[in-house]
Amino acid sequence: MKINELSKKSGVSARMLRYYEEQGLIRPMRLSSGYRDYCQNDISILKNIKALQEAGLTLNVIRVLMPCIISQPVRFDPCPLIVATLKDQRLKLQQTIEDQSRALSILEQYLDETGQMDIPEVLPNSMWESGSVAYA
DNA sequence: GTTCTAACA
DNA sequence: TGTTAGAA
Repeated sequence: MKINELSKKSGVSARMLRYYEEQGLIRPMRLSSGYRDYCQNDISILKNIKALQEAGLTLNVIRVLMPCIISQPVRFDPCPLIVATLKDQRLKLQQTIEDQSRALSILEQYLDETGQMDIPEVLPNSMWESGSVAYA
């Protein structure tokens, strides 16, 4: 199937499908016309990529993991590389959760200190983009 | 009309 | 990531 068809079936934009190929995640054949020709397996690969991304894995990590993925309902071949990579990812996630948790606490403390003044909860993005908000 | 590559927003 | 230009 050609790129647009796969895009509709997978929900992945044609732009991203080309990008995935550039990153070595999928290797579609080429028609004599030069158009990419995707197979059924590519759909499975795409589903796997989506599943892995939901675990916060980046394309770079997914790329090295790809060869160790058994089949669609994402399953890993328990090789040392996989275990090490997943544990590393777990550590990074725990770290960002901690960082954001601290950031949230600080923000809430600032809000408490302002004592609920008559300011809007949220400012329109346009105010920030136009630079109309004064920093002091 | 569709897809390709490259490049810009 | 989306979008667009110019070519096939």
